[in-house]
Amino acid sequence: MKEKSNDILNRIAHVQTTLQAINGKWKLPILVSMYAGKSRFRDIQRNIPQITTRVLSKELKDLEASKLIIRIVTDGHPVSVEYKLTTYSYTLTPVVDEMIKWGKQHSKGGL
Amino acid sequence: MKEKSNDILNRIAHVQTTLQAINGKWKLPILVSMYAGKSRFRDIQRNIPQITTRVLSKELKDLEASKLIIRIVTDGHPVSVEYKLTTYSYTLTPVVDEMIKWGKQHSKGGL
DNA sequence: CCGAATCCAATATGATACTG
DNA sequence: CAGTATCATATTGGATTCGG
Repeated sequence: MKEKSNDILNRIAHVQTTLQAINGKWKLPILVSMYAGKSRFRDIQRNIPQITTRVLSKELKDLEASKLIIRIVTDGHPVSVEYKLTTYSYTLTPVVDEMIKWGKQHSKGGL
Repeated sequence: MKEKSNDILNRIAHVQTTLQAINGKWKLPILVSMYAGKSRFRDIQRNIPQITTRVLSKELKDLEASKLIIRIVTDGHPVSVEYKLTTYSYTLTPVVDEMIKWGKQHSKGGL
């Protein structure tokens, strides 16, 4: 019946909402790095060596704009910058966990 | 300890594996449409009006290459083409379901 | 160390038209 | 209906350099 068809459209709209929040190749890897406690620019880059400073910089700004992280600057001599996860960002962990699980089972090595 | 650090790197690698399989804005919406039984080119396009034929065509080829769908041509007068989900594609449903759930809760309307 | 700035290449996406 | 062809734009990625 008609409900069915609307259901499909809603489900599609919902994935698209999620996709917009985590779009691109880097946001989730960055979040995973941060979930694990690594929240300095340099730390993240060490965890994701393929990313360049230019892209990392941009992605961090995007994540800040999406309210998923907050940028905290602490004055001092080399001026320390730290990125903190928001509570909002933790609502994504079920999604991220499922993706890690899937990736683990379907990478070349299996598990 | 050292295990911790390796754990992070593994988790990052696993999300990246998953991201590669579903990269772009369209693969998941297409799969969602197909999970619901809509498997003709035209049906998918009706469910996702924003996608153009050019992009849909390319994405379907990608999905075929990733073994997530199969293209089936049945001869006849207007020659019917149908895309079928592979059993492999169903391993993604936990990921997709979490994404639908998240999108539902965080779209403008809430739920 | 933490980025910003610049320049340029590669991909992704989009609009439109057209064919078997 | 199921695409392909062409062209244009947008987004992303990479390399390198520079400054606080």
